[in-house]
Amino acid sequence: MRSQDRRESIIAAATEVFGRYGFVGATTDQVAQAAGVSQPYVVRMFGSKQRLFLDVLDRDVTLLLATLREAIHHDSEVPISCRLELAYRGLLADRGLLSSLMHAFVLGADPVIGPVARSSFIAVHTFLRTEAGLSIDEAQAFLAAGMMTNTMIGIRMADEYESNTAARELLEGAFSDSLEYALAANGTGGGEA
Amino acid sequence: MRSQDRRESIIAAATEVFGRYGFVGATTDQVAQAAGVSQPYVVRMFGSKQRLFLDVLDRDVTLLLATLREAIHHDSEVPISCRLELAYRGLLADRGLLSSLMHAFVLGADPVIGPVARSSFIAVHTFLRTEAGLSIDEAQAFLAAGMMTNTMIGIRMADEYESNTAARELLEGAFSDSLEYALAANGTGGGEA
DNA sequence: GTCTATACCAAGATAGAC
DNA sequence: GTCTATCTTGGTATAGAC
Repeated sequence: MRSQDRRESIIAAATEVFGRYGFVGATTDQVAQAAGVSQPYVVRMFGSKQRLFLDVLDRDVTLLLATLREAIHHDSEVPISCRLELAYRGLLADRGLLSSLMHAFVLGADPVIGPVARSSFIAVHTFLRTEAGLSIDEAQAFLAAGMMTNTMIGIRMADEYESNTAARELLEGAFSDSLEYALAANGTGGGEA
Repeated sequence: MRSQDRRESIIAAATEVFGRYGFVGATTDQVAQAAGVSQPYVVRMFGSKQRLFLDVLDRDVTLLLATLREAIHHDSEVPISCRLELAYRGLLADRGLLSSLMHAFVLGADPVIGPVARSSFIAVHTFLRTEAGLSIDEAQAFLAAGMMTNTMIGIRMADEYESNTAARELLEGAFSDSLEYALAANGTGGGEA
């Protein structure tokens, strides 16, 4: 396989693994297995686990911004903020993307990852305020809803959907129309550690 | 020192350490040093790092609920949801509390921590809906704002407050009146790794 | 470009003294 | 109740063959 393709497939696998276990919790071996290569190969290709994580973050933010950008250009009757929220939830289809971001967002104390996490978050905010033209309050509301979405995914609230009424109410509130996405995002392959 | 006092002081220290580095990233030695005891002692007293984390979570949720409960009983002109938000932000004074919770919320895939994290979150939601009497939408809005708050703390957005206009706007949006709390929460002792 | 073998280290946990 | 010393494991990273 060409180096570039391999690289992308490893980053995709890493997105899922980091999304599940976090930067520290995930092992390069788990990533390797998910990508179908050997552990040393992963390290060799990216230099270190940390660099791999940074590459994953980069891919995730790029994809996030591209998705939101498409949503605002696609014209329709629906107000922009609704289109943005819908597009955001659509990202749940990319397994691990939002969870990986959330894991990064909580690592502000890390001297290397922290600054990158902050600038990523700021990039999204800047996009909302300039390109998307949202007001301060609209941007704030969008981001808050986004963090709530991320939390529901990261905490795997969908695991309690069947058994718990409160969980159901929470999920319905956070995902409204796009509930299926949320359930699917945690559903498959959710059994293992 | 009496066992019980020692126990509490270690849990308090652990709250800060876990809040900074997360469950996996934090070491029992960091906790020990923060508490001024030896590393083996920490492990011996709690059985394992995992149990210590669960104890930290328990303390944090208990304190969170107690704080919110007090806010709703303290009667005033101000609407309940405002009082709840204010009380929530007041928790920033307890270093690491909200961050530790956030770290737990992102570990849904962990077979032991995951279920506890979910039931903690659900407990807060249940409190809001029943004891505090919030509507579905009000509860949702409160929780979303809370997750946004937690994220701004976890990502240490305050580190960019001076240098970045967007960061300032984000912080002012998330904390409005209680901005000083947010800046203080990350400010002191924020230099080290 | 990809693997096997392995060095090396950090960190959780245990044993046992005081 | 608290410590020092240490065992043990797991996981990143390196060396080097194919």
